[in-house]
Amino acid sequence: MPETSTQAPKGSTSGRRAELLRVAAGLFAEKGFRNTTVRDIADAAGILSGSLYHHFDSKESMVDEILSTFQEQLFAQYDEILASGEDARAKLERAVRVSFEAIENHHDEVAIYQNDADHLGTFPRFAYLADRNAQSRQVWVTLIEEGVRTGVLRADLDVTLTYRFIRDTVWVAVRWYQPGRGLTHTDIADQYVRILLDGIAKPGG
Amino acid sequence: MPETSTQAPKGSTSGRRAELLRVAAGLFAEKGFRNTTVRDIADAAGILSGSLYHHFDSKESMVDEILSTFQEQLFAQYDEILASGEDARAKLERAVRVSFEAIENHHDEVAIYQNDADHLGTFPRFAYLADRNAQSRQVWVTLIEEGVRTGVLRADLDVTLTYRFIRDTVWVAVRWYQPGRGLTHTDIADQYVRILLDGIAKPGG
DNA sequence: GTCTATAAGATGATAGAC
DNA sequence: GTCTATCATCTTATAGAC
Repeated sequence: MPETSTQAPKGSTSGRRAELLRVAAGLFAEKGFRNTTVRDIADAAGILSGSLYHHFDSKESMVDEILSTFQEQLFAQYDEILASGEDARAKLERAVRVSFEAIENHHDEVAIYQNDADHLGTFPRFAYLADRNAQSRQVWVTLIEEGVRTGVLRADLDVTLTYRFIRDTVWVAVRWYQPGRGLTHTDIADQYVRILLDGIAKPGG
Repeated sequence: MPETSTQAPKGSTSGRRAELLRVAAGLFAEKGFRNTTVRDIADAAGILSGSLYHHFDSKESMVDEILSTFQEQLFAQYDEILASGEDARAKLERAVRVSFEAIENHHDEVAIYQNDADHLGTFPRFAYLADRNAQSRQVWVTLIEEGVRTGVLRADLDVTLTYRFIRDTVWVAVRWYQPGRGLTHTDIADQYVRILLDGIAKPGG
């Protein structure tokens, strides 16, 4: 069925719309949202800036659609891990791996979230970003507390600090990880999990 | 001795100039360099935007002076650690602590470096940022390799990945750490060093 | 050291032709 | 679906008065 309305609905797979969003995501990730102009996006897409407004209301609408779509997918995966019957250590490992997978498969979206979510979150339209942030914190804190309770994690951990340590350690990798170059995201996740759980010191060294 | 030239020299302690740089640093750290306008800075300082150009050539000159001054101080500390006679583990610990101290005492400068160095580094004027980055990498890699060689660190570590892990883990804290609120920077450094060296898993857990 | 006034260019967005 | 043309606003920076 062909699109009839001027602006395709949010979930649409309209090829052109999706392509424009990919182009915009690449630029937002590279230069930041505010430092990317609608002219940059139009240039990269091979059209003029005014033509973008046939597809989208505004620059904000573009980043909104990019981020909200990504977050839905990511949190569906977290929910699945929380609901699984594995032990806390296995769930923590899976949550770390899911995050590195996101860096592999949704690099631009993760980069945009890391760089611009704080600023965007101050506008009512992007209030869901703060909600998702709180939800993410809940996921990690729940897993860490469960790990301490069941004795797989050290009892003297500061839960909040450990949460921040894991969150930052995992997501900040988007700054240097380039899909297809060097180590795979699975290799990196393996080593990160190892350092996180066992540290870098030689036991008894 | 009073200032005679229109624009005070770089190292000057001229009160007004230093105050304007502090104001600018606060805004750059909060909103990013490109998203801070000279009007923002002038407003925060209680003057009009044109008046800023009596003190500084350009917005770039301001961030240049802020970053280069900070980097000189930071790397003097790294050099001192490298030159000390301690063992690798102690030197690594001290390097981590020096970094958290920088977050405590030079919060804005660290935040600006974390957020804007990549972008600024693409201009010839800021080539020194890339040099300093390479120098920093050298410091950490040297310490990690020494640690592996002397048997205080695990022999199976990927040195480059471990370097990135430590670098990111330490500096990203500037995103959430607020001097004077909650844990002190020393407390945080203690726990970070502990997690980094020994991990979060309960031994034999 | 700050102000008034303004230049020169970039920016997000719109209206209507093709 | 894209282009032409354009607006209103914001941005960095300058020149000269006070």
